[in-house]
Amino acid sequence: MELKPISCMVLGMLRLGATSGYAIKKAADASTSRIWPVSLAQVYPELARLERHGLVVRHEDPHGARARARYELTEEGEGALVAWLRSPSETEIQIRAEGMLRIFFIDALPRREQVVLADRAQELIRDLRAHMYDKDLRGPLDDFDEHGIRGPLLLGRLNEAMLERGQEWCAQLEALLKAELEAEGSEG
Amino acid sequence: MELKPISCMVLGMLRLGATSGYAIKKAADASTSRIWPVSLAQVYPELARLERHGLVVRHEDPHGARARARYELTEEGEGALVAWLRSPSETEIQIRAEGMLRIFFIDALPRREQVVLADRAQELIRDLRAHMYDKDLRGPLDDFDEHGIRGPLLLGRLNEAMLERGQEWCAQLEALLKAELEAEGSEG
DNA sequence: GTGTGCATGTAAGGAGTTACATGATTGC
DNA sequence: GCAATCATGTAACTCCTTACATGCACAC
Repeated sequence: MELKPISCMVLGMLRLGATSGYAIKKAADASTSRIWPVSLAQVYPELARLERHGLVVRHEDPHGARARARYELTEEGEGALVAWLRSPSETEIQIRAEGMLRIFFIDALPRREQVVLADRAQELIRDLRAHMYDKDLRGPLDDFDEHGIRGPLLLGRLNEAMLERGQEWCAQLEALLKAELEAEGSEG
Repeated sequence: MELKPISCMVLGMLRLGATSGYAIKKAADASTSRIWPVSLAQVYPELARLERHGLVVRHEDPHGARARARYELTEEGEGALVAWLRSPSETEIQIRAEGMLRIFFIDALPRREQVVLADRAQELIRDLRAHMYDKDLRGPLDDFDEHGIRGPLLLGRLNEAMLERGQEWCAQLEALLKAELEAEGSEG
């Protein structure tokens, strides 16, 4: 069977301890959502597909009167996950950042408003930084460290490093634009 | 009319000197494609839509026997572009990075292969860095500097700063994993 | 003379999101 | 009691990409 990114997300999250579709979605929201967002409407059909192909097994696991399904990785499932990690990544890094796109077209604005754009860009990065691997939302993935799991932490640090630099850069741009604005003001 | 991101891309690129749909696509590929990719199948219908709403005017501009359309921003078009830049950005930064996602699940691999993942991540970032505002492909936007246009340069520098840090970080991770691998090897 | 690039569009398909539909449990 | 959360799914829709269709111009 063909493994799509959503398949790998599901397999990976199951391996890290999420058991239900709902839990997978929650764990993803709290960790990888800014790198690879997933929706429940993807998770449930994907779990069914993975089960049909024998990569996961489903156990009915009701909680009181509320129905619940618990999923487990099979050996084939674990193998498929590892095979994916070994395979060369065919897709490049893609970014969709309308706020950053505005920087590209910043010259259409007068200096005074350019400063605002720089500030907004910084805010966007700060926001992204804050939600990358949200400590308050980790939930079922809380005890990574205790199990020798460090992937999530590593990805978090990588993002942190890059975004910190980006934020610094935006702050510098804002300062520069402000300085230019004042220079213009004292001239005119 | 509602301005979608593709609308703003088209308006912005027209303002920066691209005149035909094809030229807009080329300019976007050479500059903003990694931040906001566009396809010709978006550009042509969007140009028609913008014309219907009076934000651009179309002039037939054949080149020999080959039909060609030249588009110009109207005052309303320029105004719409500026209004977009002034408006708060509703969409957050979104990233799709399968290669980075693998870092998250890196623990499923033995140490030896974790090193490969770190190397691949670095390569992905290097690749992204190389194609962010490709100097050889700029084409119609070549003479930005001479016209007091610096947006493209600023965005390029922001990306450069962030990605440089990311690449450094990946190199460090790779070195760390290699060191751990050797330590394990000498133990066993 | 032929391949690459310029140039403009349309149609079909896929991936992913939002909305819909339903109901139990738990904490305040 | 009531809101938020847990929990599972389906249906409709949207955005975007790939493929299709067509043909001139220019450089080698």
